[in-house]
Amino acid sequence: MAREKIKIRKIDNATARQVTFSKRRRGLFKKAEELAILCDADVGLVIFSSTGKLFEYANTSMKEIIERHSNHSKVQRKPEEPSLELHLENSDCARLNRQILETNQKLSQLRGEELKGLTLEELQMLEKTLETGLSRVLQKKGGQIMDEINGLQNKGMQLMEENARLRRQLLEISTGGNQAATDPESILYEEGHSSDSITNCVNSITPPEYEDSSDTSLKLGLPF
Amino acid sequence: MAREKIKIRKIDNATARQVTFSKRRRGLFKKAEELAILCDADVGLVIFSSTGKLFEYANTSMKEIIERHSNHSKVQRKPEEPSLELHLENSDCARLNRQILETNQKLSQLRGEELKGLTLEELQMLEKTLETGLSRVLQKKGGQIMDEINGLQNKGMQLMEENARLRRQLLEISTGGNQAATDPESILYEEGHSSDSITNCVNSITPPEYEDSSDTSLKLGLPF
DNA sequence: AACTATTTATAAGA
DNA sequence: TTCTTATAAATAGTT
Repeated sequence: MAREKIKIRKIDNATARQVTFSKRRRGLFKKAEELAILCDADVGLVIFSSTGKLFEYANTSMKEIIERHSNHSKVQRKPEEPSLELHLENSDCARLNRQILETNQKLSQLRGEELKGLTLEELQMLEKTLETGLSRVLQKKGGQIMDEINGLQNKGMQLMEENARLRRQLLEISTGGNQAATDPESILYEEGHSSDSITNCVNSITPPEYEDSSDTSLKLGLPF
Repeated sequence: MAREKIKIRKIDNATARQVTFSKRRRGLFKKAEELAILCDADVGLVIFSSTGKLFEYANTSMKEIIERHSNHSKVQRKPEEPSLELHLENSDCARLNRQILETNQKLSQLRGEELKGLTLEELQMLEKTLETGLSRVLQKKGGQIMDEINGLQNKGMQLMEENARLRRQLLEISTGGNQAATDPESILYEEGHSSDSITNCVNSITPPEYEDSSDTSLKLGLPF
């Protein structure tokens, strides 16, 4: 009801879903209260978020509403006692167990298992879900790889700069101080002037401040 | 919220109150359902009109909502007794709850949601799982489509045979008995001799013994 | 029930 | 999370 019309189906994005939940929950509570006041009705509203958190509204008391509701239900059904069996079936644990079975089945099906009883339409939906998921995962992975590459490039740039600075220092020392090329190591440094020497430098000499991220960088060698 | 703004207080006029009750009750139910669907929440709504009539909505079942609510209330009312808290943490329900959260996270990730904290390797595994699942689903779907096609072909063959048999019978009758082509229907049958007439036969005349599978066969027309 | 002028709720963006 | 704002939706009063 705003900016853009939306279809009433589960919101994919978890953050957006949470935001919408907050907003609409408030709206629903407000409407419930208005109905109760305007029309002199008794209203009880219970909401469990997808994370299991409880929200409730009742113009009188929830206990009263529920009791009154129970009475109504009993009247409409049978004056017997189906409460024992039903209690077992609807207890928290039973509900959770059912939910787990259900969810695990969904997981299995997404993994391509237990597809026996499915209709073509259900398989079609499964396929779409998998394609969507795969595309999102690939997109995310692509982003991360770009981050890694950018990070490595930055690292390379910094090392090149450091390298150049060090070479300038050495040059100053060797020209301004003792004779140049008396120390074998300094010769090696001076000769390592071509561009590909920087690659060697990255692999062999890594400053401590970059070490923490180097292990993830190495993973770029994996087959993507 | 229309024509004129109203103050939220009991509507004096009984008729107007009844009308508003009907309108707003529907609105409230609609909003409740939208919240449940959009945000994957469990919602229970109970309304008693001022005349005592009961109206209710629950996306699952009212019984389940109420039981869950009762359990929640119990939990929140007694933050005493450390044994209780420990019991809750280690209880079956808590374990099941953890399991559900875990499994739901896996489900979300397979759907391509909540990928923020994942490493490249985890994304890699996710991708492989999705590809495997997708390939299995596609294979299964392919198999089912082949089954449908084979079934239709068999059906067509049987109908063709039946068709041929009937035509032979008609021929025998028309040649052995009365004059041929006196009955308009027999002419029609005789003329319907070309191969594509069989297609029409499949679509229009379906023997009872094939009726149970005909609805699934029709789904082959869907976009795959 | 249907019709609308208005109010209200809210989706998306900041 | 909260605020803003353009737009969708709900609805009060009327017919």
